[in-house]
Parts: sequence; C-alpha cells; structure tokens
Amino acid sequence: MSTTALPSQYDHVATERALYERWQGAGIFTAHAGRSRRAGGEREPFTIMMPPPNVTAVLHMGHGLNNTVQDVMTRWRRMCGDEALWLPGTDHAGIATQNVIEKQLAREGLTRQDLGREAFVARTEGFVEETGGGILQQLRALGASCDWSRTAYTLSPALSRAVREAFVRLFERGLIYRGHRVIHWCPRCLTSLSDEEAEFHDTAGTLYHIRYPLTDDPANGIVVATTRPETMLGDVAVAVHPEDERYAALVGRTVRMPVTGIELPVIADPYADPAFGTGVVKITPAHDANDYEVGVRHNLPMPVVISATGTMDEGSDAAGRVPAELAGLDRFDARTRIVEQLRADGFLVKAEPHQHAVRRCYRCNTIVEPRLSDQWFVKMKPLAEPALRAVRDGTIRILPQTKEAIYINWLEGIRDWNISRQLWWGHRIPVWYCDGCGQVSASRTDLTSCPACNGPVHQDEDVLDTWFSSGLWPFSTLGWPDDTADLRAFYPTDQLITAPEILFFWVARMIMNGFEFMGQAPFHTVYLHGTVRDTHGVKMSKSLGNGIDPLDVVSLYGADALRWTVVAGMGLGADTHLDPKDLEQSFATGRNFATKLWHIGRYLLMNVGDRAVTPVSELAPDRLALADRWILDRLRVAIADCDAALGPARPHEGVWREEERYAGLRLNEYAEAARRFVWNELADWYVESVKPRLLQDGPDSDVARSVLVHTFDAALRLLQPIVPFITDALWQQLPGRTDGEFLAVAEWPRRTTESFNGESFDVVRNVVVAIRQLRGEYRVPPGKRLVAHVRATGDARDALVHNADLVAALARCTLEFADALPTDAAAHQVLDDGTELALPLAGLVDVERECERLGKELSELDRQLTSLSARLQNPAFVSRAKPEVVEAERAKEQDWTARRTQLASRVQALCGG
RNA sequence: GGGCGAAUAGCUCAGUUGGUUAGAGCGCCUGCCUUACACGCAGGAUGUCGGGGGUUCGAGUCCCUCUUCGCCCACCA
Repeated sequence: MSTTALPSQYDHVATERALYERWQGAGIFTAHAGRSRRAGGEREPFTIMMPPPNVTAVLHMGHGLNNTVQDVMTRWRRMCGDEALWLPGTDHAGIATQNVIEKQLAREGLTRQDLGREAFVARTEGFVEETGGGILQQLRALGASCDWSRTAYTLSPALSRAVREAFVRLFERGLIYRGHRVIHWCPRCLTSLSDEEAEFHDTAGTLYHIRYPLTDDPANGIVVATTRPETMLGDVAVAVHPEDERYAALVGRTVRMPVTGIELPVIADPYADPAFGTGVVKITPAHDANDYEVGVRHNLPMPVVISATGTMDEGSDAAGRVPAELAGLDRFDARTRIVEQLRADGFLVKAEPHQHAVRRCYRCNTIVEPRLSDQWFVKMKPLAEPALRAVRDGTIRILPQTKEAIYINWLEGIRDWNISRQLWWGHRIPVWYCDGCGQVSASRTDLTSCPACNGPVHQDEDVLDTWFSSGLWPFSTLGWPDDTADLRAFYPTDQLITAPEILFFWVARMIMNGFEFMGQAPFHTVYLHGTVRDTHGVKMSKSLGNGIDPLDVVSLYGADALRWTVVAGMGLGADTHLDPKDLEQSFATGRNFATKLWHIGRYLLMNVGDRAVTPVSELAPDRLALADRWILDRLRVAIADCDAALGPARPHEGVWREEERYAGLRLNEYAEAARRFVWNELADWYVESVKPRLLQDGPDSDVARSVLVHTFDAALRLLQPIVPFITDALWQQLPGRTDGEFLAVAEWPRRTTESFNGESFDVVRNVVVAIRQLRGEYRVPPGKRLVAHVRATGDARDALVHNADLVAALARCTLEFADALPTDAAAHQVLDDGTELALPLAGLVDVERECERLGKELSELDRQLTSLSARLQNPAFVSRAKPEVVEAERAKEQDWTARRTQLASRVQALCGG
C-alpha cells in the first residue's frame, strides 16, 4: 500500500492563494449566456447580483458575512449544474465618496469650490481609479466565486447610459417631476436627502413655551410650544384647531412675533393638535414639512431664514426677518441667543425637557434642516403597485418571513422620492433648461440647444441620488437598455442577498424598477441576513473600533475558517455575535473544523493509497459490511438534510407555493447536517471501524477503500460551498482524480432513495458506547481489557456476532454471547433495543455504587413509565392523537415494561432487594 | 404614538405544522500524547424553555397578560 504524504498541518495560506488562482485560471467562475436555457442552452440559469459595496469601501465583517452567503448559494447551484452567475461590482456612492475627497481636500486646506466642479470630479475619478474597488480584490481572499469578467460599476459609461435611459423614460411617463417643497437638507453635505437618508434619532430636547402678544392687546397673548425657537424668524402665522374653543375668539386677529415684532395672523387649521403643548402651533412653512402644508392651504408666504450651511440668513422672501445680531449665526447658537432674549423680555413662559425624534444625515450624522427648495421627485405610487402585488402573490418572497410585513407597510405608505442631490459626484441630471423659452427637456443625449426654440440651454446642476442608479442594478449590469445576450440569459435573477437596513433604499426600488423597465420582478427571493455585532451586541463598525478585519482572520485561520464560523452560527435572519478582542475564540469553530477535515483526508490518503477504487455502485451488495451499509445510509440522510436546508432554488412556474414559500436558505442547518455526517458519523465511527480492515490487503479491504473514498468524496462535495478551499485541495488528491479537475465544478451529490439497510449498525454503536460508559463509570484503566457478556436476540445478535471484533477494538473488550448473564458483582446495562450487557469487573466494581446506579435508573424508568401509562390509558389521547403516535407509544410501553422487569430482577439479585 | 420580533445550558444560538427522555458550537469537569487529528479522542455535568394565567389527553411550540430587551415605521410642533 503506497502512502501519499500529506503534511500534518494544513497550510491554509499557501493553499488558498494558489487554489484561487487556479480556479480563476480555469475560468470556472465565468458564466456563459449561451449555456442558459433561456438562450437555448442546457442549463438553468442561477443568478445573484452582488449588492455593490461603495467603491471606496474597505472590507469588514458585514461584507464577509454577506458575500459568504452569496458564495455558498452560488457554489451550491454551480455544482447542481446550473449556469451560475454571481455578478460583482461597486457603487460610486455619491455622498460617501464625495465626503472622502472633501476630507482629503480639507487636509490640504481646500474646498471643492476652490477646485471647481470639473477638477473636483476629475480628482475623484482619479482616486477611484487608483484605490477604488479594492474591496473586490479583498473578496477574492474570502474565496468569492464571482464572475469578475462582468464586474460592474454604477458610474461606468454603460451603466450611466442605463441611468439616463431610466430617467428619461420616467420623465416621459410623467413619473418624474420638479417639485417646490420642504425637503431634508444636510447643512454639512450641502445637499438634499431622501426620506430614507434622513434617519430618525431619539433626542433629548427642550419644549419652549413662548408667548406671542396680541397686536391690539399686548397685555394678552397666545402661547405657542416649539422645540426650535430659531425658526420663529420664519413664522408666518400661528395656528389653532378649528374646534378648539379656547382660542376660537382669537382666530382672525393677529399677534406679534417676539424678537422681530412681525405681525402674524392667527389661523384655524386641523393640523394644530389641541392636546399637544398649548394647542397652538407656530407656522414656519419654509422650515417644516407640515407647516409647509399649512402654508399651502392658507396661501401664506414662505420665508427662508436659515441658509444652506445652517446659519441664520435672510433667504428668499425673508427681507427684514433676521435681526442683524443674529445674521450669520449658526442655527443652534441662534437658538441659544433667541431663548436668552425671550427670557429677558419675558416672553418665555416655560422650558420643559422633551424627548423627540430628530432627523440626522445618514452619512455624516448632522441634524437635518428642513428647507424649502426645488428638487426632482419620482412619483412612487404607480411604481409601488406591482411591487406590492409581487410580494403579496408570492412572485417574490422575503426571508425571514416577518420582513414581508415591513416591506408591505412601507410601500403602502410610500411617498414621492426626492432624487436631486446638490453634489458633484454622481450622474448629472439629464435635464436641460432653455435660457430662451424656458422649455425643460430630459434627454438621452447631451443637448446643446433647445429642441423647442433652438435657443441656448444649460443643464441641471444637480446629480441623482446614488440609489437611483443602484436601483437599476439587476438589469443595468446585464447591458440594459440594449437587448443583450446576458440580459436574455440571466434576467430575471434569482436571489438577492443583503442586509436588512437597505430593504427600502435598494431592494424595494429594484423591485419597482424591475417591473417598470423589464416588466418582470428582478428576483424571486430576497434574503435579509443579520448584522454582525460584538459581544455587547453593538453593531461592528470601523468608527467604533469594534470591528474585525476579515483579512486578519483569513491570514490567521484561513478563509474557510471564517466562512464556516459565519455560516454555521447564523440562524435565519439572526444577528451574528463575534468578539473582536478574541479572534481565536471567535473563529475556533471554523478553524477546528477545517483541521478535522484535513486530518480525515490525511488518514485516508495514507491508508487508501492512490490506486483507483471500485465505484460503490459497482460493488455487489453482499460484499458490503454492516458499517459500509450504515455509512452509506447516513450519507443518504445527510444529502437529503442538506438539500432540505438549502431549499428549492427557485419557485415552480414563477410563483412560490405556500408549502415551500419560506423553505430553504437555512445555512446553519445545512452546515450542521454536513458537519454531523463528516465528523460524528464518518470520522468518529466509520473511519474508526474501517481501520482494521484497511490494514490487511484483500477483497474486504478493497470494499472498505471504495466506501471510504466514496463517502469522503461525497462529504467534500457537500461541504464545498461553505469551505471551498480545503475541500477542493483534498478532493483533488483522492484516488482516481486527474489533473485539472476541480471540486468547485464537480457534481453535487445526488439523492438516492434505496436504503442499504445499515441501521443495525446502531446496535454496535450502542454497545460500544455502553461499554465505554461503564468503563468510565467504574474508572477502569484504559489499558485493561475486559470481557463483556452480551445477551441479544434477532438482528441485534447477528449484528454483534458479525462485528464482535469491531466492538472489541472500539471498546477494548472481548464479547461473549450468553443466554444468561452473570448476576454477581458486575456492571450491567440494558440498551433501548433490549440488548443486555454485563461486565464482570472483578475487584473493580463497587457493589454499593452499582446498586445506587441501578436504583436511580429504575426510579427514573418508573417515573417515565407512569406518565406513559397514564397517557395510554387516557381515552382522549387514544382517540384524538394520530394513530402512528399512539402505536409508537404502545410499543414503547411494552419495551419499557420489559426493561423494568429485567432491571428490577437485577437490583434484586445484586443488591438483595 | 403605531407595528413587528425576541427572551431556551456559563456564552452565542437551533428547535418547520403542538406528540418519545429539549439540541449544537464554544466554555466547564474527568481520563487519555490509542501510529489522521491535543485545533484531538473517550466519558461527564449543566436548562421550572422570562413571570403568571388559559386552551388541550398533551404546550418550549397555540391564546391572554405582565416584565425586560431589540427592530421597523411615524408630520404632535
């Protein structure tokens, strides 16, 4: 028998790097449109679009988790014979990237205005070209099996064309319009934000009660409540509820704003809530979205008193409103000053602590300023309808299931989307204004003159929200708007795997766009995985310093270790907890598992040799030993378990049926099923049992070699999607492999239906375990051989007789079959199947202890038997429970009763009553 | 304010339509360097399934309620 030497330590660093290069060199990650069934090929397409990371992003554990899940699914389907496409790419990330460059400039003492638009964009492009997309390189270290030949970028010429096409189509359909209204404005980023980008944060503030004296009766007044006194400079009215009798007499009169003395009408509007504060609300239409609505209803002026940078300033319609001493002050400093003055002048009635939600910029956390301005909006209601229907009718499913309600709730209340950003980095809005006739034109090509009057035109200065372009991702990456081979072969895609926080930003918009532009849902499955958190439950982030660099883990323990740990520990949609201060502890699971696999392979290669083995399917069934049949049965179960956990890859005929709608993507269950098979069954039992057989050449040794190689081969296949490196490295060395074969594109194990009838191997296992337990219980020295007396009948006896040597080897004892067991000083055990064991432990057994043990066992059995009997005597149970349940309980009762009898007589004999 | 979810071993979590004695990993205890593996092997301990009530022959699982956390949404200034 030849031996193939495998190092005793697995070198993940060398293995992973070299193997990834070979995978890429062989082109196995490249998808071929022509092989897709939709393009006349033989294979089902299976497509996942990578959520594009920001082009300036650096890999963190969130990416690690997200991409591992995608890779597992992609690799699984690739082995199943699908034409698998996992398309990678990056997002230009408007605000985020612009912030990065502006910070660079700030260090040089410059602003973007100093550079000017063109130079700024050029500089950003240069930066992106040089350092951008580094994260995609980093993903290779994790083993990501992306099709790098199709790498996309939202700001590339191709995708920019898609953006423009989408904009113009929506514009032509009347779904994009120019709106003059209050939007969320970030005074630091100097841009407007969508509702989603202005995030609520609970904040402890103050509710100020301010008295506005009546113009014609200054001794009396009306008290308003506000959290933002500085906005009073923009007040144009105070409002009370029309049915609020307290103030009915005041409606139509006027009050004077303190500080400026400007006269304001008292109006009646249902927006004022009589139950809140004083029941009077000041109306500042330019700096509050609700007040704006009131302003529109009452045809009020809308003076802007806060500048773009958040300072007090006389903007449009606001002449004379900002006193000189406040002009130019930051809005929060102005608040302080105004409150001081109000207090000094006796207008401040009271100031009470107040908890409220304040919107902050999602990129820089600055408190957002509602501001009246002109922006482009997308009319969302018509787009939302098919997106809602798709989830309701099962065209699209969202996992975990609970997230569907959130999605539906959001879409039902959807509001128009502000897509204008006052930034320079992004897709410039393809709208031109005629300087002559005022015509507004959206155009697929750059305009140089007005299509209406031929006059000079200028383009809109703003760019589009980043999420406008990423919303087109499922088809823009495939060549849309052209009718490309890729688009035909791979759209619609299959699964969308991402973090829950971008459900609205991105997922919902892709679905809406999919229906709008492609007439079809972009995918049938949305899988929202959890968040990576530290031991305190805090989300990992670079800024908090509680992150883990996945590349550190890769170099310490290997990509496989990272992937295994993440996958095995992840419940559906549940968060993952890792300790950034203890990588060893955090990733031990994965590292240990990889090492275990390595050593199983090492044993196999040392003992099986490299001579090709007979395929199991060609072995005559009667040549298989019981252990062989057992492990083949276990393999069958493992395959079925893995398949069930991974779930159906796609719905039948485009719509999820109720019974499988939420099935699959249970990656932890899949990992556990595979782990149990390879470790607890194959390594712990089969490998141990096969050792003696492999030591001697002969026909039985050949059978053992076949089965061992077959089952380990299958195990590696089952594990490849999770731990692709070590499995492929081992698999390529199995007997019979030829150069250039890759496990990554080998066939996924096929489920078989016929059983090998190996279940009586469990008798062997149980006897071995029982003897080991007794050895431990009585502290029999490991080296000491014992004789075990066994009483067994039927199949159990046959199994033990045929495997007596095996039991002897695994339990270090000799089996002796007897019809009656010795009753004197001996350790006894009765197994579930009725098999009885007695170990005469002359001089070792403590009779008192054994009696105590037996007594405990007997009383426990009595307890269980009592409740079981009660159940069986209950007519309600017998009549209402399922027949098979009742049947099983009956059999159990018989079994237990028999065992009780035996146990009682044993106690009698040994302990004397 | 509305909606949703969670609470199971020391820790992180599984537990599909109610049905044998509630599981895994890590940690812990005992014994082993047994020629694949000490990143291992063998054995072991540990849970009133958050509290209370209810439905049922039977509840970790279904209902009500309380407590404590979390998430999403929201125009009470």
